[in-house]
Amino acid sequence: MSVERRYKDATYGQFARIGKAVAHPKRLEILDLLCQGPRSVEVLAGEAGLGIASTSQHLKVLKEARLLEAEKNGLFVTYRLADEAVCAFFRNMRSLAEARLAEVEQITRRFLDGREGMEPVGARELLQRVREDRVTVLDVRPAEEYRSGHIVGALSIPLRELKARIKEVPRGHQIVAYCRGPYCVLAVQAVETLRKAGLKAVRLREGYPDWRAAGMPVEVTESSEISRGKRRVQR
Amino acid sequence: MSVERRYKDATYGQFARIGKAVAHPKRLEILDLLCQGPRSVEVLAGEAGLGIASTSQHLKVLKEARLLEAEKNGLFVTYRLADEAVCAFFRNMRSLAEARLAEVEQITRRFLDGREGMEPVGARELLQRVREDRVTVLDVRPAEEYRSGHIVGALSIPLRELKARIKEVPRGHQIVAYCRGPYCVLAVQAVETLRKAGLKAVRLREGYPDWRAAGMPVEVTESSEISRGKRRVQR
DNA sequence: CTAATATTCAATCGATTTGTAGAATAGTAA
DNA sequence: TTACTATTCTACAAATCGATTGAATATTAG
Repeated sequence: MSVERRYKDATYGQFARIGKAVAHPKRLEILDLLCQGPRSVEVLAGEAGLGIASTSQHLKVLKEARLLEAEKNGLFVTYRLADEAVCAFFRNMRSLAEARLAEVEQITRRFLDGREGMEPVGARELLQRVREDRVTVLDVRPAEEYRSGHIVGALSIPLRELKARIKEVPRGHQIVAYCRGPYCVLAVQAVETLRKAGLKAVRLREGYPDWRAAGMPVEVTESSEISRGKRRVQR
Repeated sequence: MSVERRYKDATYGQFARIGKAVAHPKRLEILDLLCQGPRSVEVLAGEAGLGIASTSQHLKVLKEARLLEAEKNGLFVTYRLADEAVCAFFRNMRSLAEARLAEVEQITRRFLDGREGMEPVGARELLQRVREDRVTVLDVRPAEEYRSGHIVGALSIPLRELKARIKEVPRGHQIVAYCRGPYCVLAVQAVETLRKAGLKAVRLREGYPDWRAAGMPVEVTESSEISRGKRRVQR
């Protein structure tokens, strides 16, 4: 085996470390969750519907591929994406799957079957309405994810609190709910809940990472209180 | 298991089809080769150092993930990338590996050890020199790849013919040799050969797909004769 | 110091992936 | 029609992957 062949095998072997890391559905779900912000093992396990040990193993694989970093805080280990490029890569991979695998749309259509009027609005359209101050933007992800970053001016009411806090939703404008991305179900469920309460609501197709990657205005809330108060606007 | 959980599992399962397809080093090498243009099984096997049966199996996996398309021509089956987005995805994955895995650079440094002055020039620098008509651009990939697309104005002499055809290389300007990409060894070897023949030569860091993706001028030669004749310039 | 909690590790088992060898299939030349 | 060529398929063995279970480790509260 020549030096050149050995070099190529070694190089592609390195590239394959990335491929192997993203070859399991649960690791992809974990990456999607971490695109929203850092989380602990326990929370990731709960969100992904996995056992703690299994989640820990998947996190280990992603960490060994240098896609994640871990930080210990007392009992808890917080995992975060090692680089924004990891989220960009995940989104690229998702786009490729959307474009190439007809099953992706079929699965989504089957899921939305029976849920009337779930046609989403696009990010550009939402941005226009936001600028005209004609919508209420509602972030229905868990509060931690809102804190890590959200659409500028968005109100935060996590889905699991929406029924209880429905009175907090302004009634003057149409509500646009958003969550983690095109395949997240939180916004779908939020729209159903809002409509049941008599509010005019639709959902945003994109999630927060897509909005941010498109260079649209975002903000980060550092306070533990969820509010509309603007602390720092990011580009 | 809820409807939502089932929907998520199904969706990430689809995304993972892409991940699984790119989880093996040889499939990545095959993708890299196909970024240069369509090839037959036999040629891909030869280039990747694989058996025919093994190559066929890997191609089958990539085809099942809808990343490749196949076309039969008599005895030969020609495989091609299903979409330019597949090449973009491969390049994105390679960039992520470069950024995140220190081993990538280490392996390259080790390979280049002992080969003096292999510092490559960048695409922008080359474009500047091309515009000033101060270089000879030499494509040292196999002729089929040159035909599928090459840097505008590039001369084609496949590496394996370079020694025999060294007289054809113009001596007036510095020569910049290029091949498939940053981890391809053809340009490295070409520069060594050219320098041995007394010519001033360096290599381009990027490969043809990178050059094209950056929107730099390319052309396609449809004739079976390798020449500088411009047939159709692509954007 | 002990108990509780969060997380990781190791062993096990079943499932999946991969390379090889030989057979099978499809197309073409003689 | 037969022989040759390119490619795919199948069976098999070996390697790898993934979920589970229970043990081990680290940290903190009491």
